[in-house]
Amino acid sequence: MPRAIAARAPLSRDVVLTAAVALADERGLEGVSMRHLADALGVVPMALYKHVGDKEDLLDGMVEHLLTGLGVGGTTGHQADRTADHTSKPLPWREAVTSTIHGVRALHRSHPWLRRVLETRQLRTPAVLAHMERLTSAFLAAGFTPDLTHHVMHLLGNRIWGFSPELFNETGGPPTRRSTAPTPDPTDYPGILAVAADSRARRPTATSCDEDGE
Amino acid sequence: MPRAIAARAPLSRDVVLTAAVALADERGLEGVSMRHLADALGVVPMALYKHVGDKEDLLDGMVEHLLTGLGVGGTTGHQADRTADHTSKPLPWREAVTSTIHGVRALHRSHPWLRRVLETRQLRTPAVLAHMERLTSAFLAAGFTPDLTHHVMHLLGNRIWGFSPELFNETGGPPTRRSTAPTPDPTDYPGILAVAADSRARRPTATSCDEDGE
DNA sequence: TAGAGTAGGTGTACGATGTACACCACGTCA
DNA sequence: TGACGTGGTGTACATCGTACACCTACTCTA
Repeated sequence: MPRAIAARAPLSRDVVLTAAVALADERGLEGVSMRHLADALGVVPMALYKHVGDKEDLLDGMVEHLLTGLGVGGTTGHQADRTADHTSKPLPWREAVTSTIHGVRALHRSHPWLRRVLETRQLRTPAVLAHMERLTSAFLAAGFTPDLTHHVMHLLGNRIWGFSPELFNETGGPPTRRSTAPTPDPTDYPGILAVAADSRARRPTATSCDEDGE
Repeated sequence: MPRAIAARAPLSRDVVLTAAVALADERGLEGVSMRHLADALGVVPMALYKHVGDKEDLLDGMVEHLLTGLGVGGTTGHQADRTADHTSKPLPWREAVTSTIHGVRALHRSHPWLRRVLETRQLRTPAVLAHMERLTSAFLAAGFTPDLTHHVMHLLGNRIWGFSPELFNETGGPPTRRSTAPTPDPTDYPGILAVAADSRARRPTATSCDEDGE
């Protein structure tokens, strides 16, 4: 029986990613090897490479997958307030920020491995940038200066991701890694750009913010 | 020639750790495999296991190594102020804190890989605890309540390590990993204990601090 | 001075991992 | 009818961490 007639789901990047997330959820991050993932999908390991580039890309994809879900569905269901200032709430930006933040927190709760993955990533995928953009623009809209926003993002780093990666780092370098995922368009993230530009402008000195203003 | 008379340095945990740090510095963290490290030391891979337990222990050791150096030498040279309040400086604790913090920052600058290692570690080795103790006790000495100190530690997480690990997490469980490193004594870290106890006492609810007080 | 014990280094071997490469089955379109 | 692209297969390899058995020197004691 050569492979049996094989009525198996067609397999796609999304299917792979979903399976990977599920696998990570139940067996932990170490359980996610190409081989394990492969035979969780009833497939030979190399088949995955038609959909994910390499393992790094797989990990990127998993984060992307989760974050994307957050963006559209969200925990509480409402997008960050591009829906504008139609209401009389005194602090709409505050609400937007906390809602977004609670979203990631929820993710961390249901996917404990997420943290470790985020930590090891040079996150610049669309969903990641969208997440940052959501927050950044909320601050800017609230009238914060780019510089202040930058600082706030750092201070809140902890809350933003559940920990604090080095946001806005300059090493955007050439994409050495091959990836089957789509590449992001800079113009989609005006808030981030504004802050980044501002920060780049005033930085002959320090590596990051330098003093602490507790 | 059976091994040549072999006039090689005797090899010890410290030697191994130093070599590992050096190797990480010049070839990056991925360059640090037992095999590479071994022949950087002119030795067969298995020889290392007489000094480090396993690779996790090696990594732990590297952090320990660096942090220990920080404790005694420090960047600016002065220990956190157990030297008490003999001076009239208005904010001795503040100085102690920033000095300690600048210490780690310097470490990160010269050992970029340190961050990634710290992130993956359940750090409970003596030097790590000493570092936290130094800060915690500085805050407590300044009159902060344990609870407030806990919050401050979280908020400063970013600055404390260069990023924010989950401090004080409860999962201290049994030492499943074998290690040749010495085990820490709880009574050496009164400040940490105070904060931890206080926090444990008031926590039927959340997983961590829950609200943000920007 | 003989003998035991131990610390430190060697050698071989195994299972797991990521992935390169060549191949094949199919559907679609010229 | 044939070319071709898409998706899955199979084999193979280098690298990794490390278990296990061994050997060699040294030191300590009888």
